[in-house]
Amino acid sequence: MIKITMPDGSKRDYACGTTGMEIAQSISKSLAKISLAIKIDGAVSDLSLSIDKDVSIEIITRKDAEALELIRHSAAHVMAQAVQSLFPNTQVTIGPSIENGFYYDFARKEPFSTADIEKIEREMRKIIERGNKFEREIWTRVDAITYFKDKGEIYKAELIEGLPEGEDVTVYKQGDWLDLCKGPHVPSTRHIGGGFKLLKVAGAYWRGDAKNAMLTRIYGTAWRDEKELKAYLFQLEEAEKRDHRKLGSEMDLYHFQSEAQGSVFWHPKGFVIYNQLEGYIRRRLNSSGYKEIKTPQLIDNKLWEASGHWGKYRENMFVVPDEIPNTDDDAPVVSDKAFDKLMALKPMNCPAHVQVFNQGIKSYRDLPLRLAEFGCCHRNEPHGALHGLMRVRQMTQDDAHIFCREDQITSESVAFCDLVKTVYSDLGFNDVKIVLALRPEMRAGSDEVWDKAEGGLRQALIEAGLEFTEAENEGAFYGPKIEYHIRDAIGRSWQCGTLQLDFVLPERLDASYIGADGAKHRPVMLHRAVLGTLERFIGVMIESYAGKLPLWLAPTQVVVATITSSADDYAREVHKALLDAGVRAELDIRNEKINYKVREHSLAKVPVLYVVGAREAEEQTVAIRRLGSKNQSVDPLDKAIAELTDAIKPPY
RNA sequence: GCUGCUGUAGCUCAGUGGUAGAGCGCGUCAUUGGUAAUGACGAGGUCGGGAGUUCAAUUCUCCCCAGCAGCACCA
Repeated sequence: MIKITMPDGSKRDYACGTTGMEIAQSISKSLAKISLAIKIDGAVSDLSLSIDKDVSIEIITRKDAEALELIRHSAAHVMAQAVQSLFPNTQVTIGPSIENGFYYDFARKEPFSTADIEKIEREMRKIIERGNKFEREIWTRVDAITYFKDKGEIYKAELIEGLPEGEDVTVYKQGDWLDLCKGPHVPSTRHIGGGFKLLKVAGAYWRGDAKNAMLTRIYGTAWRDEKELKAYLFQLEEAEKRDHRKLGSEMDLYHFQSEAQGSVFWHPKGFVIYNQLEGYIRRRLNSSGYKEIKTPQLIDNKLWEASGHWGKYRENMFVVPDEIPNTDDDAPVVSDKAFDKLMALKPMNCPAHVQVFNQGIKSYRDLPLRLAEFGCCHRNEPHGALHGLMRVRQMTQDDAHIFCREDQITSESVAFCDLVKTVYSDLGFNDVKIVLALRPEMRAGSDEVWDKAEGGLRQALIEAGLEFTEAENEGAFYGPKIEYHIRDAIGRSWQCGTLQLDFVLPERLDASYIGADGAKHRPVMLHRAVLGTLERFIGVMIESYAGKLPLWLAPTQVVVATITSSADDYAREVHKALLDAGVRAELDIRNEKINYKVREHSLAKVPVLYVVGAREAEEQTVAIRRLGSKNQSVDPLDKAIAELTDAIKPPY
């Protein structure tokens, strides 16, 4: 007999070898019906697994959080089965569950079409209807390799060959189809239910390596039932409406065009946001002990060679021959020698900031020296990576480099974490993911230095009272980093703020200061950006606010709209008074009905509307309508403007 | 960069082997109205670029460019 501890702490005796399903049945038949899996000592397992020792268990049903992953992973297996029964010349590879769904990667010469996707989904429903059990089997590694090789499944065989020798593998069988898999799964295909949908086909590299073959990946989403699926699909649609690329053109903020691929043409309205944000950050930095500088865009290669960028980062750099182009139509634009003397557009500001630091002799008393720049950088990003404002080729970082002593790293890092916290909260971002990226395989510096650097950043995060996760191998080659990630409307995560410790660049560019001991020392460099880039951050903000930006950032803060032309003169007075008060106001005295004007400015997301007609002109008032509200209030003009000028103040 | 899809008016899209259409927007005129679309008329397109097949290509084929989704990349 074995003792099974239930979630409520009670213990029951069962025969050795009892399965989870039997336990569920012993509790109640109705529980057994809705059970999907069992948690044994905290680990999710199949209901069919026999238990042969004392454990504590928890039955997992559709309602539980763990259910979704089981359903999704099982749906991936069913999709693979469906694909292989419809397209027998297809090899399977891997198919995990992911956030909101699942995918499976297939190796096939022909890509899948949209029509194929529909066919596959119909086939999946048939398999689910059949309700075959998911049966777990344990095979020897060698048997598994032989089996998959015989079937022509070279990818699966390769996967198993990568497993430790002598270790058995598990396979899951549903009907006559099987797949190598750790499990667990729901009891039968029927338990997947109908709350799933295949979404899209895409390419993905085998084992996530661009050097490998490109496989065909099919993505699906799966939920507990049709209702949850519907809700998710609706949410996707809603999210698309707040895509910054859509809102950017609807709101006339900026545009892109192919002649300047990946670089923003800011329109007047968009540039208001840009300038407001920059001004806000500048004020924050000024009061946090930073000194603002401006450094060159185009810099001789020699500096990039010295900094190491030419070696490690060249493929992302734009180079320019420093030669006068030939004006003769028949001759080449530049000579062969042009490539002997190249300049490059800066992809980052750090080497330039070290040049400023290196001017004159620095004393330990000068440290920490915090040099800030709204630095315009160019990076030749892979074209497939470009994405609206989020990933551009010309960007402006709210960059700064802090030159300090080793013993100042922690206090400077804490100060930075506090600054980020303040700024993000001012800007309305509370859901920020913080990652501490640790040493990568390829790195400069000794382990001792890395221990110190990682420890310093970790301590800073703890002292600043921040929650964070750690990511192995994700650091820069010159030092560990703290990354601040914010999600966009469709759930993609973008790195915005960052703090990076660098022991390497001061060495390479020979930065030094004179210590209290009168000897030369190397400063440590902290690379840091609060917003990351203005472009990306504005993109994230547009999506986060769905275009309805806070008053201080709104391109147009108020529109004065007339009801009849008899109020035109008064409207002009109101408009002028607003401009004089420093409000970004526009005047709408067009010959249109007030309904039309209200609708248009509401759709344009103008936060405040002042409506004036004969009555308001007579009484020197304005009828105020705030965006999103159906009501309006009538206030004396002076009072309205006083309240508005107060409301449009930036957070700092 | 890789795989796939897409590219028609300022925007959203329909359509066809015989050189094009809608709605919105824009312009003109009429209308002076009280909080999410007043009406009429009009202008506007080398159908992403190049080549090929054809009597004839926006439509079919190929190449290029750009955009989108995903992957890879992201100092």
